[in-house]
This record gives sequence, C-alpha cells and structure tokens, in this order.
Amino acid sequence: MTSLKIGELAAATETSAETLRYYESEGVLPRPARSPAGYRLYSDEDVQRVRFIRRARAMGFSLKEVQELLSLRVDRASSTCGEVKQLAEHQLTLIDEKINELQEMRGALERITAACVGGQASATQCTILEALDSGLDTPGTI
Amino acid sequence: MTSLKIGELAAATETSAETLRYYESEGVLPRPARSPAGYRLYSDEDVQRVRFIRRARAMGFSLKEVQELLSLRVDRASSTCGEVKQLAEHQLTLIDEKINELQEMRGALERITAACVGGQASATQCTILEALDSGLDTPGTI
DNA sequence: GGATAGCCTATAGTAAGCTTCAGGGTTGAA
DNA sequence: TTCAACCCTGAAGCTTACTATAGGCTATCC
Repeated sequence: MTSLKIGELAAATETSAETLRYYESEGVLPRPARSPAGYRLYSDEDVQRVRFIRRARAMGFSLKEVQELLSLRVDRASSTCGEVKQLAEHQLTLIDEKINELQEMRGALERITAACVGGQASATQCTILEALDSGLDTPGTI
Repeated sequence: MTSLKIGELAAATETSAETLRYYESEGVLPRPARSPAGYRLYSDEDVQRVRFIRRARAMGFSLKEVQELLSLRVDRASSTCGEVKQLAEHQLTLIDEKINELQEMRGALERITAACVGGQASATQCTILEALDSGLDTPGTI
C-alpha cells in the first residue's frame, strides 16, 4: 500500500511530473487520490500503467491509441468478456500490421545492402545507390 | 521521359499537393524542374521517392529520419561505397529495434489474450483485464 | 522560523507535420 | 473568350504531445 507523490512516480518511470499531469488531463492516467494538502498520491499499479504508456508511445502509438489499449482495463462490469477479447485482438492486428510493414522495408533495405561490397571506392557506382535510384524489382519496396 | 504536374504526382502517390510542396520546403523532396509558367514538373523517379517517404512516415519514421534514409541516394561522388553501406546498415538496425519492441508488445498482448475464453459473460473476471490490472509476470511487458 | 525543495493550477510556448487561406497567374475545353 | 480546374507564393492555422512559466501553497530540516 505504498503511495507515491508525483515526483516519485516521475522518477520511477523516467517521465516528467509535467508529463504525468498532462496524461491525467488527457484522460490517459486516471485521477489519483489526493493527500490532505492536495498532493497527488499514486499506487504501484500506476507505475505499471505509466511504463506501459511510455513504451507504447515510443513505438508510435498515439496517446489516443494508448488510451484504447488501456480501455481494456476499465468498464469491467459493463462489457462482456468477448468484447474485451475482441478489442485486444484488434490491437494485436494493428501491431501486426506495423510489424509487417517494417519487415517489408527491412527486406528491401537488406537486399540492396547485402549486394554491396562496401570499401573505399567512390560511391559513384555503389549498388545501394543504384538500387535506390532506379526503384527496386519487388513491388511495394524502396 | 513523362513529366507530371504536382496534382498528378499527388494523385499517383495519394498525397496532397500541399504536402508535396511542404516536403520540398523541408528538403525531403528535391526541387523539381519547372515549366515555362513556373509549374513544378516531376519525374517517375519522384513517384517512387514520394511513395517511399509515405511508407516510412506511416511507420513512425520522422521526416528527418526519412531524409537520412534518402540521403543514401545523394552525395554519390563525394562518399565512399563503404560509407553508404554503413549508413544503410545503421538504418537497418533502427528498423530492427522498432520491430523488436513491437514484437515484445505483441507477445505480451498475445499471452493475455490467448488465456481468455471470450464469450457473453460479464467481464468482471476476464483474464485479460486481470492481467492488465495486476501487471504481468514477465519483466518489461504490459 | 526561515530556507529550500517539492507540490499545486492555469496558461502560454514549442516542434513536427501538415492544412487552409488569400490573392493571383495558367491551361484547356466549350 | 470565358470559365472551371489547376498551379503559384507566402503566411497563418491546426493537432499532437509535450515543456515552460507564473504565482502560490506545503513539507521538512536546520
């Protein structure tokens, strides 16, 4: 039952106190309990939640998307188990799509990089540059 | 030797003309040739380039990062083949990092989703919500 | 009891990436 | 030739996600 002040939560999550208050204002973090003096009091669960937010943000999910991811944990009583599962699976497919696109890009970049010898010669006839200049053979690549 | 006006390039790449001019102002698209009347004239190569920019943007690369990816194709004469290869490989590792992070998230989400039965029952005791509420067993996950 | 660090609210500012607007020239079909 | 559709520039406006500032209360240690 430890409770953290905002600065402590900030330190525990490598986030600034300002950003935490901002998340609260955007509804991504729930309003925490307050001390008699009005200080925000956070729980250990909030540490997990903020870490999740940061990781999701770092990989390109918008705050709105993060909120959707997190909405899985609210509305317990008012939704069916199936609805929750469906939402989770939707987020899974979103993640899959991102992974797939990245892997396509990766493949394209790797193919042209692998063909390159490197070395000290001027890049005038570098195979990488040629591949980029002429477009690639594979549809949907660089 | 076809040449496209900005609206045609926009249509070919599902981008707005305004965005194309913006990309030019930011140096992500090179300044194109101009018609006698001052209209921008683009080549087929520009279509490829814009498509690449859009795909890279869509998956979270900033315009600056896109510019780095694209810088591979400029400076031909002034750089060695090895330098170009090194830059390409650096971009590969950046892509790999993104993929890895996404796969970690995916794994976390999948584990909690797989354990869930779904169905019409109220979500009060849904395993997904419980996993999200209590934090997961694995370090560094949801 | 005063200094210092930490907390509060409200508001303004910033950067990225576009989008919209104002005011004006160009092209091409009817 | 005229009118809609398209192009031009420059500047302002918008959204997202913070970050900083101003003015003021609180907690704690000496």
